[in-house]
Amino acid sequence: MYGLVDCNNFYASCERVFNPSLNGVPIVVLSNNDGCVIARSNEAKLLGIPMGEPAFKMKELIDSNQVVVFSSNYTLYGDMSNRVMKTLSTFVPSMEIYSIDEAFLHLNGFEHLDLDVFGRKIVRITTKNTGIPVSMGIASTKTLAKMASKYAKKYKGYQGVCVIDTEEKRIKALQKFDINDVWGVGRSYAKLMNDHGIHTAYDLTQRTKSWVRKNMTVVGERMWNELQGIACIEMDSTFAVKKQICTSRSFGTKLTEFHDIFEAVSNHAASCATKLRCQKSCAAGMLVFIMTNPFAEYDPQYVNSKHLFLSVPTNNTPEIIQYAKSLLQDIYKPGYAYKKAGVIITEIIPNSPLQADLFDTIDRGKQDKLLKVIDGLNGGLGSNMVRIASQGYSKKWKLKNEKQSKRYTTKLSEIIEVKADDLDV
DNA sequence: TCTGGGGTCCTAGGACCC
DNA sequence: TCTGGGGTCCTAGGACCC
Repeated sequence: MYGLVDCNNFYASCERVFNPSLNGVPIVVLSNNDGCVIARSNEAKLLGIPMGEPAFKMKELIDSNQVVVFSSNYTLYGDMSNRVMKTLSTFVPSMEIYSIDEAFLHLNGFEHLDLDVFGRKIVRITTKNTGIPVSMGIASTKTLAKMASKYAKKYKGYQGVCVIDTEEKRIKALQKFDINDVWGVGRSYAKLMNDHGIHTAYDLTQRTKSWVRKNMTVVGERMWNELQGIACIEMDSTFAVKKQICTSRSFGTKLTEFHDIFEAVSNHAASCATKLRCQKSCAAGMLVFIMTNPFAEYDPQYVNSKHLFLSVPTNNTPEIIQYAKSLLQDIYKPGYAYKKAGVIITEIIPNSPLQADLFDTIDRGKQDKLLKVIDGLNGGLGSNMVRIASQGYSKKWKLKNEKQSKRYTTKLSEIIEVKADDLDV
């Protein structure tokens, strides 16, 4: 059996933990740059504020209902996530952290327990220990567990836990479940389902396996099996090394000058390099992209990217910034109002053993020592305390986050970052 | 006129997730 | 005025191998 534990309205709940006066008050959390609504408290959902909606379109609704608005605070959410996961890990020998606010628990070996009771204990203690309300779905496959967790959230009577452990319950759950809410059904499959008169999860299970295979490939076939109670999606508790690493941001304002955009790209490249070192990897290929604002219909549009294979794979910050600079130089064209830039590491390999270059001019041993010291300093004092000059301090590219809450869980670095700004002067 | 069989690897594009 | 960011997996088709 699989259990899926899912935090309720996670980002909104994180904000509430440190500001209990917000209980019962509608809250929304905005994406980077204060762009779109990415989390809503139940009260905000009831007001009809949709997920993913641009904030400016919701302004009237937000103002007239005194909705409290937050810019996203990922440092805080990441930290709260760690607390939740740590608590969950005390209940089972094996779990898989599926996203910032969800984890699958492996329940094999717990058959002797009343899973309903066990689930409620997990929900109760996790909420008590962290302040974050959670729900749990339990079933014989991951897809059914996801479904169960939605029921647990939707109906108060479940007390936070829904268990699908009999054929009767499975069929009933499938029949009442909108096909659009099934794990793995996105926009395009939703249309396909609609076109074929499939409205519930049950309807899909009534199609033949070959129909599903033909119209939805092997992905759909797995989904079909999972809904029937045949597990196809295994637990994966191993730490997964990323196959692709990307850092990109929209700018707070439009930028036209090369050096302003390069400052942003430098920071994105540095962040990619740090992420590479964190997972003990090197970049063997990378890509830089820039784009104008696609929503500004009447502005001239320009989107471009360029890819590069590295002769010696590296995770060295200055080196990666240099490559990024030359790529940016190749694609930058003056005269456009740029809105977004990003760096993507496309080919990732382990940092050891590494194929060296006979004619390499860089003393990599020495560089590695330097980077270790920099990572150590930044880890203790706050990220980017020590930085490459081209990363700059102009902050012209910095995004809007006018309504960010405090860094309640990571105060030390906050204090030191203030000092860093003083030093900058 | 007639032109094999069995593979691997890579990429772009499309689908999905949170 | 204002529209996020970071990932994974699958498939078809092309290039190549023997």
